[in-house]
Amino acid sequence: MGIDFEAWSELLEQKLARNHQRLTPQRKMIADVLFHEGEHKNVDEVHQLVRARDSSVGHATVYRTLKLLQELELVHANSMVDGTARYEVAADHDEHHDHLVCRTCGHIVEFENEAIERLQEQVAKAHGFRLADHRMMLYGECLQTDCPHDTRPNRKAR
Amino acid sequence: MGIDFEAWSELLEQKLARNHQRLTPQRKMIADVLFHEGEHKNVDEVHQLVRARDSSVGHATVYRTLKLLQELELVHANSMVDGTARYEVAADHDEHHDHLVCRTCGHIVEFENEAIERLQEQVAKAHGFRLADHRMMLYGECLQTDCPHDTRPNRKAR
DNA sequence: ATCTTTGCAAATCCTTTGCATCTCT
DNA sequence: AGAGATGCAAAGGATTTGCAAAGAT
Repeated sequence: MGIDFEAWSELLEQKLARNHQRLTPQRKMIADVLFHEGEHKNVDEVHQLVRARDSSVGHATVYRTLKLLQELELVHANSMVDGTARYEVAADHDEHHDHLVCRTCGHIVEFENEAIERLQEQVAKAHGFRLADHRMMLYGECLQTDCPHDTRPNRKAR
Repeated sequence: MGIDFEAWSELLEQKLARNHQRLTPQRKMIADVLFHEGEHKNVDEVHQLVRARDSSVGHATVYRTLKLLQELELVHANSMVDGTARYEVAADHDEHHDHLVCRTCGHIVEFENEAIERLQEQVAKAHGFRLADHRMMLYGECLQTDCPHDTRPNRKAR
């Protein structure tokens, strides 16, 4: 994507230091998991991956850390896939990418489209809004060779 | 919008009858509130409005009815504003309208934009998806005369 | 010493469910 | 009577919070 782990975790350390906060082992693990084990994971999934490394980490810590990372604008949350908050690493293209979700297998593709962005601006302006952000999800069926093998680790009827 | 209350509630009655279900006073009130007292209300807001007419209506009934209307495809839900499910009357333009939300006052504007829709189709196709649906929210500040007087009946820090 | 962070458990918020009661046919 | 609906209270799932213990500076 846009940023490498080194740069991103240094950013994290800096932002924490600025607020007299610490980059603890737990936080480091959570950040690492989020960055390396794949994005769009929810708290529970992150928690399980973290516990695989250190089973003593509590779920409140995962909640708190993910919320913290969000406040530091190092990750973004969205809850449009299955009702749980899912996180992704924030990068510079952040405000400008959207998601394509396969309803069968849960696979998520990110994309950017400048033409759509421009039209969004126009629409907002036409309605007297100053556009600050947006969220767009396209839902469908992906026609990948490995779909429809639903591999979502934590799906349930919704 | 697209449909008038007569047509819509007749549709409701028909769909219910088809499943041996009844258009009870509670359901009628809930449907009426949703249609006439403004859309994008969440369960709690609908419940309060209904209780203003009949204080004996329970919240489970509101939940059940809204879910029922959803299953009958007479309303659509989305939970992108504040985490609670918000409902709107389903009409024929349904799959083709999106929302502009003011972050200050919570005001929601609906809009349609065919050019964006076409681009969405293109994007999906380019990634090997068959597009079934989409959800798009634009967030900003509306510059209306009555903003920023936050009038959301049920807001809270999130 | 002081301030931050953690893990645990309890609390909260939104939503769903079980069940006895009530309503309509 | 029999099926569907309702209200209430209890149950659920996701997230947050209070607090005492642990860790860092």
